Amino acid sequence: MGRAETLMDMYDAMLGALGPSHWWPGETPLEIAVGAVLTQNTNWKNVSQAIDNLKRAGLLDVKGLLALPVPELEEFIRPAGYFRLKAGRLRNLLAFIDREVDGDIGLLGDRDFSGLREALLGVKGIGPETADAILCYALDYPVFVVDAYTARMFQRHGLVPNEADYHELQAFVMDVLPRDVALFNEYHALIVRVGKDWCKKQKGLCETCPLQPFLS
DNA sequence: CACCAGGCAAGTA
DNA sequence: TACTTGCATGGT
Repeated sequence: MGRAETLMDMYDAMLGALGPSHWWPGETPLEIAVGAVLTQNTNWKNVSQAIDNLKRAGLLDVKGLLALPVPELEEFIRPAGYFRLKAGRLRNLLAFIDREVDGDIGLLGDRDFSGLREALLGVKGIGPETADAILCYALDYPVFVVDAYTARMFQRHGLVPNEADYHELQAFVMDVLPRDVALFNEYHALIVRVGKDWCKKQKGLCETCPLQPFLS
């Protein structure tokens, strides 16, 4: 059985067990991009509170957020943790959006993929996962987002070497599956959902995991 | 109590 | 280049 078939069988198993994910949680490209920064190494539940704070204050707006004094921004996003760090990272991203497309993040979707990805990676605080999450979930580029769960899952199933880096994990999927934004969107979402419920860092409840049949 | 959560950058040797 | 550490809150 080839890699593409295996990956699609795993996808079907997860989708069949859990149903569609409807990711990313977030109503606008900007909300998704902000969430992508805030969720770095952080539980989504905490991020959700931070985003609610910004929403209720009517601040989910590039220029509005940039005009906000940093200490106030920090208070709004405090529940998401690393709030000083993330206030800076958010401002770096917002300044980028303001500079490139005058604050209209949707316009980034017209850009050449590779150039835009490189530009995002040039923003301090935006690494490969955050860049790809923004590209896939906010801007609809067909890119597969890799995260800690992805590495853990593929490693535990013996599909990739334990030392595989971000790009290798991403290529493992993208080299063999059709470049379909809906597919990559759902695939990453399913991996996170399965990871959260069955594949914690230390404990794994493999007996009831939808991917249990795929364990060698 | 320990450990984890949808990372990333800076520091050290 | 290859590790290590700081960043911070909230939940299990």
